[in-house]
Amino acid sequence: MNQSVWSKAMYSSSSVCLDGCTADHLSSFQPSNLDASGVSATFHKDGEIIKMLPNSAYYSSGDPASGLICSHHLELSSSGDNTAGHLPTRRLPSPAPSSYQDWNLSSGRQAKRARVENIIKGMTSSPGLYCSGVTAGQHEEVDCVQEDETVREPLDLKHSDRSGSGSTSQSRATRKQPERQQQHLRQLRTKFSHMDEATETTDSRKEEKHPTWSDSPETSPSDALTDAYSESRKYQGWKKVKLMNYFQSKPERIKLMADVLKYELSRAVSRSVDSIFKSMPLLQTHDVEPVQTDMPLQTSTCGDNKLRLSCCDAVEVPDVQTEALSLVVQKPNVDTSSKCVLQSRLKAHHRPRSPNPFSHDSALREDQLSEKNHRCLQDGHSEAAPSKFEAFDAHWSSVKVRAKVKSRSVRSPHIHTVSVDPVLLESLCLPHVKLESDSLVKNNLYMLNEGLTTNHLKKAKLMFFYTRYPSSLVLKVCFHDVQFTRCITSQLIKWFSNFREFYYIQMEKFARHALMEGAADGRRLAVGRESELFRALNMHYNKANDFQVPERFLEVAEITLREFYIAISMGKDRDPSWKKAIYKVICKLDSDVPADFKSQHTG
DNA sequence: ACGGCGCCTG
DNA sequence: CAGGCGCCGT
Repeated sequence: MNQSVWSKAMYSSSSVCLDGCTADHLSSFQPSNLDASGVSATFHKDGEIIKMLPNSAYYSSGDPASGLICSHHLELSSSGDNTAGHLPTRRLPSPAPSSYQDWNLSSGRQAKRARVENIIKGMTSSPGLYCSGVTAGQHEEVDCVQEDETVREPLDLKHSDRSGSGSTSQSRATRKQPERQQQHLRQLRTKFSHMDEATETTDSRKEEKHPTWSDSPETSPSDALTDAYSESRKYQGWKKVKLMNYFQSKPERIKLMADVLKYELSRAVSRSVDSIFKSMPLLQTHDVEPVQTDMPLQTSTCGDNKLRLSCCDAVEVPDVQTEALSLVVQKPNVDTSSKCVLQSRLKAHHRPRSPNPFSHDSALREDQLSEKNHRCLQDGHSEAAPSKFEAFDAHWSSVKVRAKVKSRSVRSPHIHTVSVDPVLLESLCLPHVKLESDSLVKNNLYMLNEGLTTNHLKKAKLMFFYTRYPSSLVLKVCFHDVQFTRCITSQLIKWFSNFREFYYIQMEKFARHALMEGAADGRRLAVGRESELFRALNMHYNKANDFQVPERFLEVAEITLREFYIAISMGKDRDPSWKKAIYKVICKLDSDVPADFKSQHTG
């Protein structure tokens, strides 16, 4: 049993799932060995202190079949310090097998989910609930009972024994009751054999269906969900262990109970999270029919100030944010009134073709138009004899290989996704921000836009024609229909960073091409609407070609191109930071964003 | 420490 | 397009 039998450990901020650990390893787990933020944990294994970090996989290459005993869910309380610093610490390697990659793909969402779970746990339990934890050697019966009652109570009302009033405190006081323990174990068994899997979400399945060894039997998803508890045990190789032996000794039984209880807590928290996610039907349908579902929220927006539940009203957000509040722009009153008008028009919804390029209608047309335009552009230009630039373009592409990636992209409003209150997301982005339970409910009422959509992206691209370096204020003004959080702000800033990146790459590419062509004349450096450079930029920022690019952008593009041309021709590109001087020039050429961008709704 | 930016990578 | 990282200014 000394052989390392780690299969894998997934660790989020809220839980540690150790598959294939031996009981000895896990019994050495010290709940107190958690740092205050709950982002890492240490425990004792084979004489070493294993430090576990979030978003990492831990496992050894040992034989998966050997020594597999159980799977532990070690729920981490949020208090305690890492007190084991004096022992050698080893961070286990993470060779990232395929299963890990699969998990990692959704790690972002799981991390968010884990933080939600943390919040809920913070509401439903208090730190230090686990008292002596699962330290088997020190485990006493009383501890287990105590933990049992304390943990179950707030989370599982359905199955709790609530026959008598005040039984809760009473049961805590009543410590040594073996019969009670047995009864409880029976209840747990019954419970796990009747788990209602219908409420399970895909995510929670992923979380609870532990990554397994390759020799695990192939099981269909539905099969795997018939009994999550026993099934997961099967996955860990419980069949190979004499199950009955496990119940022979009392310490083992106690450990199993602790196991079961922690698992139950994990499930309960997971369900709580699910219920929160599911308790927002408006948010879920909001994506599909933005205009329609806005209406119930909007009905009294203009008439009654006290009932401002509009999802476009950023002014009436009192105290829903803690840290990011300073980022919320105070909108002028004019905005509110104009929004009422806009919303009224939206309610009427009788605009056959909206002039607003960010409207839902135009978004729907975008695909067709872009496809048509793309074909048109290709027909008009590319079908002719390949220009010299295209040859250069191919060369440039070979020089600057920038792999096209599958776009993770922003959530499309047409995709039915589980939506979260942006304020909640804010808290997810700021794990140290704890939301009170009542404010959590309040946040739902003041929910604005759930996040940035593809239409927001489209709008941002069009804004780029005016401003390459938008200030945070401009972003907030132009995207006032989203609840501004740090995450949203960062995302918008990142978008423009990406836009600039593409912009400058194109500039450098065309400047080098012009230089190679030996075109020192200014005419060739001119950027007109028919120029290759402009068409490349237009295809990127205005794919649907339904937006009239301002003339100023052409001027700025021309200046940029010349700056690049001059710099390259002067050999400044030998300096690694030669572009910075150009950036400094270009950033001063930003224009004001038209009022339409500030007043119109993106969605 | 934090935010913003640019570069690199996937 | 997003994440990570390093740099820089505040």
